[in-house]
Amino acid sequence: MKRNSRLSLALHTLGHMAGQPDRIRKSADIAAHAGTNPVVVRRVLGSLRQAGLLVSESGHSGGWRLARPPEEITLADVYLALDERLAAPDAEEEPHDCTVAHAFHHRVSTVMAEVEQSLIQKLGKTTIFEIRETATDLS
Amino acid sequence: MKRNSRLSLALHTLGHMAGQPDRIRKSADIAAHAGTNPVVVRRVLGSLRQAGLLVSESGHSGGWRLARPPEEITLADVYLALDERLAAPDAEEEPHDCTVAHAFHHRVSTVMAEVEQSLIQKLGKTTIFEIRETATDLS
DNA sequence: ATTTTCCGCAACTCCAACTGTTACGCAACT
DNA sequence: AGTTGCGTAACAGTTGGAGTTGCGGAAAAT
Repeated sequence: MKRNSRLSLALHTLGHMAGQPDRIRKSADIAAHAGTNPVVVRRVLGSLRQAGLLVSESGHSGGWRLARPPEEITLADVYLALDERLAAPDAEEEPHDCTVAHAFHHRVSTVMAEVEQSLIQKLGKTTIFEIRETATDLS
Repeated sequence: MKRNSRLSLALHTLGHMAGQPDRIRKSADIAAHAGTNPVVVRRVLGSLRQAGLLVSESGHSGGWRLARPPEEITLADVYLALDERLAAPDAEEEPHDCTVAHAFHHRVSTVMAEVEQSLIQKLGKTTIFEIRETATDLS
């Protein structure tokens, strides 16, 4: 894995779940299929659970499954569930910066915010169910 | 400095240069004003020179200055000069990935490419000269 | 009730990318 | 020749993420 690995892992897993929504999957199985570690899977899917996209259960026949039908989960939901943002949310404006730096920073932040809204809107138009239909696999 | 430091440093420097285009500035002075190191300044401004935005000269009265009038340098020029991209340019499609992963990856890459074009277009509408006018400093 | 199986979470290591720093070579002006 | 400043390579320090291990808790099977 390299970058955007969290998003890749999340989408990959949700894609398979969209194909068989009733099947309950274990972290270990998901990790094996994705070529990573069960703990990493729990971390990423934990964010999706926190956002209400997934449900996890402990115990003997526990595991992960979709919290709602795949037709109602968009790529934007996944993107927002993980906290990956294009622009840093301007944690602190350093007050000692000169006016020039402030002006540029403000302008760039504004543009980035607009672009991010555009991104979210675009991602919101596609559900994991639709994407899943694009793939012609049989697993 | 934190993240987006290259872009911040570049814009900050160009902003001041837009105010006094004829003044030649040394790496050391720029670094002192930005709170960083001269070598870092040379690295970042070196990218801008490679893109044709700046000119640098060696020797006793050497330094950095704009390669063309600030009215003709847009934020998009600076963004493109540094190689910061929103989406990785799909270096290699790992062929062992399953079809589901491919479908998602392709979809997300398409959306990201669209959004990046939108970003570049937005940035291209503002010049460093205009932004400079917004700032009301006097240095 | 005990065992098994799974998730939840914390702590640690490993690794890549970036910034900062030092050092040396080259170019240009005095 | 000496001074000044850029160009670049090499290295240290820092940061963030992925991977790993270990332990505790919950739920089903026995």
